[in-house]
Amino acid sequence: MPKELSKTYDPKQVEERIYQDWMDKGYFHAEIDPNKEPFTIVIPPPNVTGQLHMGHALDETFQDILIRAKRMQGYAALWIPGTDHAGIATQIKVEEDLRVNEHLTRYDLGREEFLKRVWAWKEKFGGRIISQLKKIGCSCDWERERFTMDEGCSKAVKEVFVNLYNKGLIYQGNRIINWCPHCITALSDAEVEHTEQAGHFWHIKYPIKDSDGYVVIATTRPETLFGDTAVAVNPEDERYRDLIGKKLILPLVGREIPVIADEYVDREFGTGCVKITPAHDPNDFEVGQRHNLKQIKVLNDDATMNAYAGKYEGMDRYDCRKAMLIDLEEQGLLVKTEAHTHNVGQCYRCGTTVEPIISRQWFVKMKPLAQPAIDAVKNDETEFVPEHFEKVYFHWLENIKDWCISRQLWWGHRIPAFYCDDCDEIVVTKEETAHCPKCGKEMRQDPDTLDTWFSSALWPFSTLGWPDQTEDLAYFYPTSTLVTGYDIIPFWVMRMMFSGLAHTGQVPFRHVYIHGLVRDALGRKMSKSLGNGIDPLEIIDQYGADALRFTLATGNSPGNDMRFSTERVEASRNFANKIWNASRFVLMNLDIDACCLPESSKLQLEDRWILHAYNELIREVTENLDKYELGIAVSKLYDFIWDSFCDWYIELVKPRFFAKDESNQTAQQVLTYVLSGTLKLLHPFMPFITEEIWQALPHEGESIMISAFPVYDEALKNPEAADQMQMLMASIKGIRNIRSERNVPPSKKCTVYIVTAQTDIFEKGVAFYTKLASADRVVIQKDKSGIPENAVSVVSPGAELLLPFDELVDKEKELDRLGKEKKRLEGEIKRVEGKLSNKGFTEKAPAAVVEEERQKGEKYKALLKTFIESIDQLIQRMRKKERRENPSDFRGALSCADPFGKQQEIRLGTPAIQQRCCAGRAFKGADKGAATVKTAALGDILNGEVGVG
RNA sequence: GGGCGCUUAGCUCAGCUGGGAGAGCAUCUGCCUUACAAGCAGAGGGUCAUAGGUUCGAGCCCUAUAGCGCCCACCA
Repeated sequence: MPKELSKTYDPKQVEERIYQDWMDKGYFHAEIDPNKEPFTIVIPPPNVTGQLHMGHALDETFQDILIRAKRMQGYAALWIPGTDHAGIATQIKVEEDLRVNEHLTRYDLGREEFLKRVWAWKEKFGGRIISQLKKIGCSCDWERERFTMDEGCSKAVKEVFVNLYNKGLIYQGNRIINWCPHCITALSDAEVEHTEQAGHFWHIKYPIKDSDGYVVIATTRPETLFGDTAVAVNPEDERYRDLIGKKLILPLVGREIPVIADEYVDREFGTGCVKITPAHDPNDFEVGQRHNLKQIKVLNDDATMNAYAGKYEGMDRYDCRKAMLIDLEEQGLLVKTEAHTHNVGQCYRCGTTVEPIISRQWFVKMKPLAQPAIDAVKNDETEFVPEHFEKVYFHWLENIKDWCISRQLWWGHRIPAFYCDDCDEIVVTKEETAHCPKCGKEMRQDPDTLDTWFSSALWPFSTLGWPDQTEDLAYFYPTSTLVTGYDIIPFWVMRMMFSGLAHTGQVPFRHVYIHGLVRDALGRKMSKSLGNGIDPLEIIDQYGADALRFTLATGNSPGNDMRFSTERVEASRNFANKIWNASRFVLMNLDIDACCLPESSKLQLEDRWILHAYNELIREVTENLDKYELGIAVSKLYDFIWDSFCDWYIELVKPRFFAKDESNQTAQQVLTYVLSGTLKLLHPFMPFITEEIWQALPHEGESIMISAFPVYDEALKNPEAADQMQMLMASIKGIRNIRSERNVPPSKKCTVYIVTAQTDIFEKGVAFYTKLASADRVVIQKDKSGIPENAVSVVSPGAELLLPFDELVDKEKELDRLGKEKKRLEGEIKRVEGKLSNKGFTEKAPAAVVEEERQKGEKYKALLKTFIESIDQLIQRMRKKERRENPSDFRGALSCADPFGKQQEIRLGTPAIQQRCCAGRAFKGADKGAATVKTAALGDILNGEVGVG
């Protein structure tokens, strides 16, 4: 690659080529290496339903950052990629596709044909997702790419199912489950989302048999009335005590149902009478069990009414509701309709309101599995980052109910259970087919499939070869870190935990790094229905993958949501460009071909400073990566590169480059060393641009991505150089500040006089003032002799800098400025002294903190002294000058300069001075504009804004 | 009804175990200074939601309050 780089960084010319090169060289592939420690991440497999969104990009970026850093740090870093078959989600998509394009349903095609279509879909979209991951720069081991329904994963699923079944931890049961009438399947509790909805409370009369009386029940789902098999009251409820045991006539149906007593009924709520529908409500189900009630299911699978609804049979549940309410009203049985907001469960995939329905399904018995998963986190075998998400995790596991795992879907792992139609036998086996142990007849496999999350739960070990005891499994498992969003802790994290513990005896991962969601610029969740989603691929296309990754990693702390806006990506793109140009500068001036440090005697102050700062950067980046504080790590890099390296170091060494002497060589070496090392530190975050530049710099090795991550080096530590540079930089900033305040253009050069006791330090910075502070001459001395009187003073740590640009100095303003600065300093000193004189502070605060305050105090006092001197001198000069101009007016004023301490009358020369001294409150008791003033002593001269003193 | 999180500059957000408030964007001023105008230099702008408390010292710890957001929950 040529040393001449283009003026702006163009990711399009770089990314694809570099990624291909990494692939060709096989850098992504991880091997078992007994000399290395393993570091493993399994990707949260994206669904094959569509394409990657910004949430994936965030998740994937974090994983790639961790993996790349660990790889460079010498670990056997393995990142296993893959995709998820996503049972419901994918089936819905394909059915939708079928409906829109071919006007067919899956039933028209039949199971086998339909599954062929889904596999074709999987090939298409699964492939697309993989190529998208590559665009982001993900360094996954593609040789190990997996799919949740591939052979190995399927084997693991069967193994687990059979094991748990044999242990009695998987069972089939008739229970109330969540039914989605649109997807026509059962759902687990986690797959139901609850939203508050405005509904109604219908109060309906249930006549008492052989009586004129009736009870009123209140319900939100009147259509379930057809399945009522009792009405329950609280046994303690005086109002209904006499009714217990009596019969009621079920309206519209005429069936008799008993009044029963059950603790479950809340006397205060509603009417105190509850209709019991054991087949359509989980509580009623339990009441029904206690009282041996019949379970009458009134809904079909698609939520239309069945024969139990009588004349309403075949109607949709909501149409039925309307119709029957009209009928009840006509019969005078509808007492009132009350507005009522309540939580309604909806299918997490299609949004349809789910029905609690009694159904025969497969369940995992959770309690025995949950406990080890709770213990493992309590014992820190697995740690959450940030820690507080452990609470969410515990809450789920501690309140867990049995997991409904069967789905009435076609797309998914077929349940490995077989039935004999003749003998009622059930066989659960890993085999493809089974024969009845009683009659020998070929058995019929359960038509249902498993919850998608059943296979996801095994992902950390099924991808490593389990149930076979492979070498990979032994080496790479347990995995190191799981990176995922907080929204899937209950779906996935928890289930992997108990599965890992149950089947491998080990936790599946050591750390769970939880991140938040990516929202749009307005803070809304990105969603298709809102149309506010931003396609990561479009962003990459426009700004580059590095800019996207940098944006996602920046300004983000673990567990918190982030807002995404293109303005932020632009800032990242600009940063990439900044690095590009800094490197371009380095390369343009480079005539060395190795990247090593010169011997330390050749290092100049700025070299030692930047090396010290770089060394600190290594420490900070490493520490923050270890803590998963990626946002902090990346901002440290940003600050170092933009501020320390570009704005200071490069500018500082420019004079040396132009000088073409030996120090030029040294500067090149340091520049190359620091840039090259910084690129390595940045590589996990911005892999492409760092590789491109690193290749152009003198380097050893094939690629930055397999180079060694920089390590903190005690030898580079140099706080002394850092302090000295701080002093020089502060003085440069001081000069710039003054010049800018006065609108002195950079083209207007001037001499800089530096008055300092530490001349040796400031000597080292002579060239800096020329380059960075528009000086044309620098004079360093210990006192102020020979410095033009009309100089502006800049007081800075360790020195006073004087800039004589006479005609530009407004002395009044100058006095004003110095006065303000002085006042501020005095405030500081007062604060520090207050603190130091407080015994509570000096006795209780740590010694280091007290010492720090003491030093600050000293520093401020030294600065104040300089200020007072320079203010004094300025005033002297002004008096002299005015005296020269108006000798007669100034006689009196002059006299105040000498015998301070005695009361005397002072005549205040010109009107200008009168204004200043009186109106400006220089003298106590002076009237505004007075020509003379009596003063007692120096102490009477106030430290006002004018600051005579 | 429980639980969790958030509230810091105009906007988006950092702020690690308590030791004098930061960045990016936006605004204003001056600069095309031979890496970069996607840039350089400088400036303004905050009672750290409110009220108490602990402490020598609180953006940070404790308590309460308010607003926003999220999660969980069978009140028919």
